Amino acid sequence: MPSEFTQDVIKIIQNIPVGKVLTYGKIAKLAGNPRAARQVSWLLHSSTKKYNLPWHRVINSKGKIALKSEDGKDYQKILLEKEGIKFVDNNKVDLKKYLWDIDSIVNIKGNFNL
DNA sequence: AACCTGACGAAGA
DNA sequence: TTCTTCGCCAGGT
Repeated sequence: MPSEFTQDVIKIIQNIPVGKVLTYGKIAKLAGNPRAARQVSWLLHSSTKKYNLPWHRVINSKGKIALKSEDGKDYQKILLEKEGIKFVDNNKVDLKKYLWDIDSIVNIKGNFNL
């Protein structure tokens, strides 16, 4: 039985719009624990299939892809480009432009049953 | 209960 | 700007 925090993280990720991204830290904060970014990463790598998550829309605070292997990075980059996201210097995205500004949405928790 | 893990992140150097 | 170091968290063993 996943903790409430984990359940919220899952829901938030599932609701990231096409063409938008969120960072590990932002997700953790939205789920109620600003310092649990590492747990978000753990979840992605262990439960992506189980919860059918759009894992490619989650990147790090620098706007870069967090996967380790080069193959993985290329794959994620392709998935994001297919959604219209442009890369700067061939390895990072403009967060000002593509970060899902969930904070500006009123009553977000109600809208997504968090 | 103890210990280990990771696709993190902020702060220093 | 890149590389360390260190703190954090929930699951898994």
